[in-house]
Amino acid sequence: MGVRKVRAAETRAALQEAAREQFVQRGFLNTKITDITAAAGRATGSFYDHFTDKDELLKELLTDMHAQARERITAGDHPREHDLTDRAHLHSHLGAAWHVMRANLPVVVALYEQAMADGPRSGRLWQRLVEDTAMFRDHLEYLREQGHRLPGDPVLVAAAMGGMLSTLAYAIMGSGATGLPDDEIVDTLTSLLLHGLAGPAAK
Amino acid sequence: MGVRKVRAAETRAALQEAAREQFVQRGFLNTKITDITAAAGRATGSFYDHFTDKDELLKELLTDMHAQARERITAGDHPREHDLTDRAHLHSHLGAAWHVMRANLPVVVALYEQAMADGPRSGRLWQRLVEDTAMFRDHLEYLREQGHRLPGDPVLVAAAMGGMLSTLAYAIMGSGATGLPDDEIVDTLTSLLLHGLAGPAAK
DNA sequence: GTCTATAGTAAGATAGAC
DNA sequence: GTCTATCTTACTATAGAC
Repeated sequence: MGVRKVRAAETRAALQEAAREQFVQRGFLNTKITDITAAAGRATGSFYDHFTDKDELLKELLTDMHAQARERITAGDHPREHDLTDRAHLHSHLGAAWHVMRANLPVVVALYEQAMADGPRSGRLWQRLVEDTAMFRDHLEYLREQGHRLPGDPVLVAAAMGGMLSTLAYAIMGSGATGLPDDEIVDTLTSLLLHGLAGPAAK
Repeated sequence: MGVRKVRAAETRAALQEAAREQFVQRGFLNTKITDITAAAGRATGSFYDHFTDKDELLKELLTDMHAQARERITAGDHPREHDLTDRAHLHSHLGAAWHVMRANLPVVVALYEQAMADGPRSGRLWQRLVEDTAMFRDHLEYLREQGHRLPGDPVLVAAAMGGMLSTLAYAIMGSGATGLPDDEIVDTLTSLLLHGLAGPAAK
C-alpha cells in the first residue's frame, strides 16, 4: 500500500475515533463537523474527502457494531429455543446487550438521537425499537408457542425491554450516574424482568 | 380586560397550541420558531413579543402539565404506602402515568429530547429519569422498609420503569405504531412489571 | 401588539493552492 | 489528500412602520 493511502486511512480512522468521543461528549445531534475535525486535529475540509456527511460516518460505525454483535452472538450460539424465563439465560442475554452497548456507546447514542430527531409522528423510534429487539421477540414467541403465558404481545414486551435497556444505557453509561457497577445493574434488570416487582413466589 | 389584552392572550394561546402540534409532528429540537408562528398563522416577530425563546415556551407548557398531574394525583390521594406489588395499585399508577403522558405528549417529547440534547456525559437524562420517577421510588422504598425483597436499588428500579414508560410513550403515541389500544398496553406493562416474563407462580 | 424587512450568526459544504 | 479561505444556507433575533 502506498504512503498516501496509508495516510488517508489514518485520517479516516482518526475522524471516526474523534467522532466516537464527541458523540458521547456532546451527543450526536449536537456534534458539529468542526467538532469532529478539531478533535481529530484535521482541517474542516478533510472531513468531506472521506464522508459525505455525519450520517454516513455513523453508518460505518454501525457496521462495525453489527459485526461485533454478530460475533458475540454466534460465539455463544443462539438458538431460538433459549428460555428467557430461565434466570441464567435471561441474565446472559441482558449482560450481552449491556456489554455491546457499552462497547459501542457512541453508536447507541447516535442511533437513539437520530431516531428521535424526526419526532414521534414519524414512527422511527418505534421502528428502531422493534428492529433492535428482534432477538428478544423471537425467544418470546417461541415461549408462547410452548404454551407459556406471556405478559402480552411479544412485539410490545420485547420493545418494552429494549426501551428500558437503551434509555438506561444512555442515561447511565459515560456519566457513571448511579455509582453502581455494571454487574449489579444487570442483576437488577434481570430480577425485574424475570419476576417483576413482586419477586419470585417463594419468599 | 381591554381589547388589546384579549388579542394578545389569544395570540399567546395560539402560539402555545401551535407549538404543541409541531413538537409532536416534527419533534422539539427540529421545530423552528418559524414553524410555530406559521402554524399559528402569525408573523415570525410576534413570537418574541410573548416568549424569549423555545425553552421558555416549553417551561410554561410544563407548568400546565405539572398542575394537571398534581391534580390527578391528589384526586386519587397517594399515600406512600400504596403497594406496588398489588396488581390493582400498580395498574392504576401505570395507567395514570400513561394518561398524563398522552394528554401532554408534546411536553413529554420536548423534555425527553431536551434531556438528550446535551449528550450522555451531561447526566441530564439520568437526572430527568430520577426526578420523574420520585413517586415510584417512594413506594418502592416503603416496600423495602416493610421487609419486601426488591429486584435492586429502588432508585434504579424506578428509573428503569420510567425509562420503559417514556420511551414507549414517545415511540407509540401519536404514531399509533402498535395498533394496540391503551388499555392493553397498560395491562401488558402491568403484568411485565408485576411478575416479569416468568409470570405469576401459579400457572 | 403585530406586522415586514433585515441584520446577525452558526454551520454545512465547496474551490483551489499546495 | 490535506489544507485555508470562502460561499451558501437556514435560522434566530431585532428594528421600525403601522
